[in-house]
Amino acid sequence: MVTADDKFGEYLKSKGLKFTPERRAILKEIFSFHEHFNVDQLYERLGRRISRATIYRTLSLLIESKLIEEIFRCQDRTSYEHIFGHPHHDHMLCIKCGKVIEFREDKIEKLQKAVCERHNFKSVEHRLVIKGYCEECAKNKGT
Amino acid sequence: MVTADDKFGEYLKSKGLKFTPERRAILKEIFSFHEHFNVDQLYERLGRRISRATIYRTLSLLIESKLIEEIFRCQDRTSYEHIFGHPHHDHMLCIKCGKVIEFREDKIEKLQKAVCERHNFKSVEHRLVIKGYCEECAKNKGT
DNA sequence: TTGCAATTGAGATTAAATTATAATTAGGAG
DNA sequence: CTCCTAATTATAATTTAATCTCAATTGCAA
Repeated sequence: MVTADDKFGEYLKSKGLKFTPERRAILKEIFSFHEHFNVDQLYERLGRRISRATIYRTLSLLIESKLIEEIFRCQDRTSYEHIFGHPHHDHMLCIKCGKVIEFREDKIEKLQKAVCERHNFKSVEHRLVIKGYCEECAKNKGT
Repeated sequence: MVTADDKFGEYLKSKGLKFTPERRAILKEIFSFHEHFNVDQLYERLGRRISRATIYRTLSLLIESKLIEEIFRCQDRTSYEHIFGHPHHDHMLCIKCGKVIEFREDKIEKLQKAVCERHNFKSVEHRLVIKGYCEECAKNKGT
């Protein structure tokens, strides 16, 4: 069974890059929880021991190697999530409490594919984000 | 027939704000062409006579009043388009030449609506962006 | 073990977007 | 039409995520 570690290691080797302790720690931390995260949260979770510069640089590599993906920007921050071992899905984002709801709708995927074919467009990635109010916040909207 | 001018004027009045020459000029410029635009392009189109600060502030008002919308960020810049008089549509973005292709797929819209209902999520806006290579750039990929 | 290119952290830098401020102005009241 | 005042403007300063610089350090292949 191929692990995220294996995949990243292989990617690094293929590019002549090193699997440093910092990169290992970042990768391990990201794959140790399931929520979405931004750079600041990751910096805190890592005990502020690894510089932001290194985190930014490592995230770029993780995106390159298809282990994680940017999902959206919220309040000027980029959010990421790991995609290794997770099938593609889309997101609903509550603009009040920040909650993220994931969903998968195969029919939408298929329709997107059809649209691309119709326009001879070679899709590399696609992202659907629905912003609004989650059930909880919609209820408490008046308060 | 209600024009964009009318709608913006009404919005401003309802908020006790003024319809200044700068705001008129920005609105007129935006609705005088059909492509997507970012702040810099707008600043240039306006002959650099209106400060960026004013442009940013006016764009916020135009978004508030539902005359324009942010569509995506590309190379650290936010792109906008006018939506008044245009039915909702989604976008394909060529990551090589920057071309934008608009498309509308009612079935996708309906499926999104169904997903929101299933999660009791009150949608305010949604955005689907497909990034990849346009027909032209896909052909010339090797060169 | 050695050598060197890759990597790191700290701090400087960049650039989009926002904000503070003082002068100016739109537009309603009279 | 004139007056008055809160809103608006431009300029310049500020904020802040992200990137870059560089000297010191280190992974790793030979």
